[in-house]
Amino acid sequence: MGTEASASPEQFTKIKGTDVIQEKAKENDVDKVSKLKERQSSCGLEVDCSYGVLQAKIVEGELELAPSNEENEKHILTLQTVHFATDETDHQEMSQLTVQPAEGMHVMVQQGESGLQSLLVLQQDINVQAELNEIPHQNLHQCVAISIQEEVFSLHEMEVMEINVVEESVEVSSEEDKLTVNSPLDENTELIKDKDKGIYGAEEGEVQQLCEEREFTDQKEEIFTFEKLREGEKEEIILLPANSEIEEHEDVHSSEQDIDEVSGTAKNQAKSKGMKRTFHCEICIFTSSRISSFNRHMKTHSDEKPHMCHLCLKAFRTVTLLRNHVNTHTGTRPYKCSDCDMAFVTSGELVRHRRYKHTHEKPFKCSMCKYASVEASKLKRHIRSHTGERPFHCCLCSYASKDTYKLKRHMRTHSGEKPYECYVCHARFTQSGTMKIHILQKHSENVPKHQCPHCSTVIARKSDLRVHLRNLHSYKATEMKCRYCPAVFHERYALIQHQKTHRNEKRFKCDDCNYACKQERHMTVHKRTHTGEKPFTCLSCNKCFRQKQLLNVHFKKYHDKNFIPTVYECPKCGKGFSRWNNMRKHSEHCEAVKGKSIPSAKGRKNKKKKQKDPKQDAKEEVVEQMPIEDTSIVNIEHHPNEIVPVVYGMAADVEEPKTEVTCEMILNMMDK
DNA sequence: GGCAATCGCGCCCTCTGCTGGACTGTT
DNA sequence: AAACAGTCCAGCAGAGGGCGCGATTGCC
Repeated sequence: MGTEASASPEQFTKIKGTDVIQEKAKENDVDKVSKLKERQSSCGLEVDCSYGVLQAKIVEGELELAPSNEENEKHILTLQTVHFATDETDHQEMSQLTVQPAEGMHVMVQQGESGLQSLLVLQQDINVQAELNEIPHQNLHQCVAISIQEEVFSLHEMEVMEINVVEESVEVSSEEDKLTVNSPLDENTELIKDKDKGIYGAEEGEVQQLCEEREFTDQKEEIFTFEKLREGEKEEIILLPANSEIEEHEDVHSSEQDIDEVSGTAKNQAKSKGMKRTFHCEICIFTSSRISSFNRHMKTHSDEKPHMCHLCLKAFRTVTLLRNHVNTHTGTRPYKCSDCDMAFVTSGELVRHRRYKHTHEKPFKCSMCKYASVEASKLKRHIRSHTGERPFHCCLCSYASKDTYKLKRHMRTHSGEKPYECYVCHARFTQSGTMKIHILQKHSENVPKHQCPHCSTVIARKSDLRVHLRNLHSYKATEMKCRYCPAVFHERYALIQHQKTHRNEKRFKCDDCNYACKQERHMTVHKRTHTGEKPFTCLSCNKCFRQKQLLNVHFKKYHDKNFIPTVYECPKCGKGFSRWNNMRKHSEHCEAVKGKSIPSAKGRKNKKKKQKDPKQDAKEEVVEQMPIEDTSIVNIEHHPNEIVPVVYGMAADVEEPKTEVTCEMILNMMDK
């Protein structure tokens, strides 16, 4: 069944052509253009869509819109209505609204008979003329159909649709199959070719009449009328142009007059037909059923701001806006919260405050998770955490942020700005949170600590406790072997605790006698007593020794002329001893001089020790209290500075253990 | 035209978590 | 003394809460 071609291409209602916009962009002030850009960018198609040709890419059912590389072109979505009718259902009427972002792409909205189910088709590389006359089959497959529940969608609403594309890809595909792909192409073509019958039922004569009233001569500046059929109700949408007269401030009123005239014309006709009118702004997506609202709206496209603040000279469009503004100067807050002491300038602020603090009503819910927010902007910001969108780019590095504040905060890393200063030590920080932690940890008394649930470790910061848990208490798949025994562990903390049990045990046992020691090197020296090995030879007299230290003692005593032995005098009788132990032993029985105390070994040691922090002292205190188990090396290990370093000046070799024989030899030599 | 509701953007804040260098104790 | 490991600490970014304020719009 064929469809009559009823409308000429000129009759396709062109709300705003690219060329017109570009001209307007030149004529309008920068703010207007930028505002349009913002509106478009906020629709979510692409942030920079107004700067380049939007291109639709069909990637496995997903819709991707990307700006082309063409620069310095301002492409703004244009709307075109296409009048056609299907022939399959005879008088079934369908509407097709084509949104043409650029030459390369079409966005069409098809509306079904019921008016409830619409179809948004994004089509690539079809120019207007081609679409109107003949659409190639292959291009149809490049279309993406988006199921729409409500009429013509605003660009803002398209943002939501874009998000839903991924989720509903299957459904969309089916819709596409049903409504687009499966439809005979020729039928579609015929539909579009149906030029004589506008699908909205607008008589061509009406449009022509309106055009004549406005002295519009061609499609560049038209008044476009189309109607929608919805459940028997006939609604007329009047698309009003925003010509240059409206945009010029002094012509606003005349423009409004024109609008009134136009609407009046339409109204009369509407009345005669029992239709409901809708006024549609050509500059933006605004529609209204009230002419007063429409007229007021048109003022938003002007710069008229007659109400000026006498305090800061800022101008406002309405008295209400001015009053609210002045209240910010005076501190007047008429809207007081009944549940707390907060007060606000506007009712909206109060409502929002109550939602945040008292009612906890969160109307904006994320469809992907359980997040809900009080404000739409917060939901929009949240959704970026799902999409990964980062619209705010750093101009100095590759960083991009999801909101403006994070970018601003990030910029401090480039500027070196540290706006937060510790009031105690005046240290500066880039973030307030960092400073807060600093003050808490460094300058507060009751510092909160984080106790490890698995061990006695207490860590100042929670994040560090997390590292502690990860390093020490997490299960490791690979076995960790004890370095002293065959035991294996999967938790590092358990391994360390186990290895500590090996710390004081005499793990090295002599095969030839009962000697045992904690260190292998001690065993090496000990075994020389069985083998008779004496690897250290005096270069002056060729005498051999089992230990290097013995050789050094020998050399200093018999071959070093500058050697001055240290003598420990008895405080009672003045008798000299080479060893403090011997002197003390003597002194306990010496009654020559009374009343003098003998300094403790610890006291003498501390005199030699460098000034250290209390923590260090406490640790050494613990060392001092450790039981001495290996008596053969007690003097060397626990009092190394008492004898060897001072007397012989060879501290590095002191740790070699002494056998019973050699120790006695040294002691005898020294005490002689 | 006034008012209330709503929207949108900006700003600032807090909490959270990760990272890497510095410091310190142990081996 | 050096290597290693654990802890401390500042830097930095992610996510979200809350408010300020101008602008717009529906309704009366």
